Amino acid sequence: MVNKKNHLFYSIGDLSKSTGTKVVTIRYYEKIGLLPEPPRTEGGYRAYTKKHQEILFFIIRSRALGFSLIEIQNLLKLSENDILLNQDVLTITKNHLENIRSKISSLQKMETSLKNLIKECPDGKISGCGIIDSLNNYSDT
Amino acid sequence: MVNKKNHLFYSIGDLSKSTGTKVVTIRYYEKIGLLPEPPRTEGGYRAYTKKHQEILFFIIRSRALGFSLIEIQNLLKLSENDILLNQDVLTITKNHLENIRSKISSLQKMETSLKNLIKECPDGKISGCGIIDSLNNYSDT
DNA sequence: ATGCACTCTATAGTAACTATAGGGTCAACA
DNA sequence: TGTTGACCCTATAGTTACTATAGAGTGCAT
Repeated sequence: MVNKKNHLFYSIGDLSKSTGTKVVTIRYYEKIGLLPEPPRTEGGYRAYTKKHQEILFFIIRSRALGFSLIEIQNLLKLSENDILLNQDVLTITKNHLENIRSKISSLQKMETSLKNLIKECPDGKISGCGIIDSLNNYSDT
Repeated sequence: MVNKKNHLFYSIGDLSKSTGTKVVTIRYYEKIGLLPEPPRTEGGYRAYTKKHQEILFFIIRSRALGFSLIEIQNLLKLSENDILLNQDVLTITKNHLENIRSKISSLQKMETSLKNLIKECPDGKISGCGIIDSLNNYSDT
């Protein structure tokens, strides 16, 4: 894809392939203001630059670390303002780490409970599986 | 709350307080078919019975174990049909446990990465924090 | 000139709720 | 008896991070 000034551009499909992000998702990121609006061709097609690709990669890596899109938006702002605000980046990251740790711990509690429920209801058995009962927790006397 | 036949009923507010579930959430569970529609008073108020309360407790305990509302719907159906279908309950529960385990493991990977990013960017420092850079992953040569 | 892959916008659907608007009900108190 | 205030009703839209669909236009090759 090449524009009037003979610069190299990416179509949205190109960007999609090179980053592994779906076309609709790229448009969605633009819509919510995460990815800057690219220039358009005469026909109205989006014409992305290398810079857009870099930002998209940033988004992808941050998502892989579990950051929310709003957190990523903040990180992107900070990365523009640079140097002085690194303290904020650190804060965001630390908060995020705390969230992840508390998610892990509540999932681990679930894991333990489920393991115990299953243990009391071995594979071969057909009746007497306690899962439903222990969810019901009937004091049905 | 008392109806024509002098039976005891719960208003939605009573049920809300006794189960710790928000009023809107109770109505939502009814709307999606999780909680059966209760009879109504003359004025159109919902009049819940003990049975409704038990089902709601079942839902709450299942949610605490991380089951989705659709899974809970299935569990409720099975608990009606009783005995022969316990095998299905076991299957649902085992699948769910597997999902939880894979969530835990991906969160743990995130945790490790974040910990490392933070370690390279100690508290007192203002510049040179690598979090943004490593997300950018610039080969900016 | 026509076919095909690609792109465009706009809208609705997903999960599990929460929030809001605009109204009706009911028991008690003056 | 009137009215206040707490409670209840329905319907609709918003939340997160997308995905799916409809209906239409673009661009390149044959």
